[in-house]
Amino acid sequence: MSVTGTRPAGRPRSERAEKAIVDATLDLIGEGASVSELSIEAVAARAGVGKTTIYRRWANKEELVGDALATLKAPLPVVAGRTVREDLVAYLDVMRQDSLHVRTRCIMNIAMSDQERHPRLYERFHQTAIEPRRAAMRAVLERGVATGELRADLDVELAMGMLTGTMLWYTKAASHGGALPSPDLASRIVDEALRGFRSAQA
Amino acid sequence: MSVTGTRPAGRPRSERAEKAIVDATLDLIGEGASVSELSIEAVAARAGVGKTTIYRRWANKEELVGDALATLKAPLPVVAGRTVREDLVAYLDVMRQDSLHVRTRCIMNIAMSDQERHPRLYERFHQTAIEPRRAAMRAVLERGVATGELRADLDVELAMGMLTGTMLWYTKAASHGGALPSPDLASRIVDEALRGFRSAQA
DNA sequence: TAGTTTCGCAACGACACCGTATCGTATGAT
DNA sequence: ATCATACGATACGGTGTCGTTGCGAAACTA
Repeated sequence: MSVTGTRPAGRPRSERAEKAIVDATLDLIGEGASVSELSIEAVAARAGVGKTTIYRRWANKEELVGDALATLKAPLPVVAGRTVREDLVAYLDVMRQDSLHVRTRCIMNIAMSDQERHPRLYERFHQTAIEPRRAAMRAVLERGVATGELRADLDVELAMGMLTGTMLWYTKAASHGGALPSPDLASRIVDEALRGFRSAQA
Repeated sequence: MSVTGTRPAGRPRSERAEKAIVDATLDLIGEGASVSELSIEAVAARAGVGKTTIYRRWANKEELVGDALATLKAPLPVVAGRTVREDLVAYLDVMRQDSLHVRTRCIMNIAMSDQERHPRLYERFHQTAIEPRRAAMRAVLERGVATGELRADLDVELAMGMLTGTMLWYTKAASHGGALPSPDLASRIVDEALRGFRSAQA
């Protein structure tokens, strides 16, 4: 251990290997493997590393998955107070785009998976990857209610559930047969929903 | 083989065992096991039978799961032309109730699972358990459009996605923390959605 | 009764995976 | 150069599961 702040003697940890491990983990989950199903052997093989390399960094699978998922802080689009419609479309379209890429599809797969078997993992994931998105969407809807564009009696939680649930339905349950969600799906959902959300004056 | 139509000599197949096997399969899936994760060993243990008893009836796991899921033809409520709202609430409430029981929760779990690994199984399930429900809901919405209660330009597929997706969101993704969907969830969803679906004359 | 079929249980060889240990080689610092 | 640490590959004992086989007992027919 050097006292001058330089790196200790010995071979340094390979950042390439660490990234490959994290990527392999997310890929396998994005491809459909549940956390229970995911195996360290498969991650190691996919990443092109030895199992010991994984175990030198993470004590167990749950720790690895937790760290891998923590990298998924998908940046929310910057929507500095445009119209409610545009902001909702932007947020909802992030979900659609996530579904198109195997790595970010993890978000959807984990959100819809059984949380009972890995409650701590799920909670951590929920705080980092799901709640920020919901908070942003909620803020937009509440802004719409405050400005009078949306009904004063709008159930904001239900509205969010409708937007999110519909996109999930289309990207996950209704995607059998390999059909991709169309690029205008987010706007179609938002427009349909806003018909009921808007106040009579709008 | 007797020519008089009486049963052949030998111990008869146990219907109790067969039912126990099917029930165990549905229970394990309802509890969160994916088709991939499900093991014959676990089914046998849960059902209190020997593995050979399972293999005497089914060649492999996929065949067993297929037959087990085929028993899930949940009867649709008889809704002989009441109001669109009432009919939609009735159908949507079947989903909510399904989510409360471990055995019928299979429908939701399978519908939201990755279909790529078991395409034939999924397709068979889709035809027997999902499509009849969608057809019934579609008929109600189309009736509403035909009578003028709903907008002539209503996107019926999107409307269905909104109703179904929202209920799924609440019963599956939003159910972390053990919160049960409230008994009035179906009517709240339908009422919120109908605000936008209804035609201006309604 | 004998004969037949099914039952649950146990065992089997094969395979996959876990977490650990070992090893020769690679990659750095000194 | 030596020393230290990390690497991938391999092996290991253990666990779990698969699909199959064998067996004594159970449940039936004739």
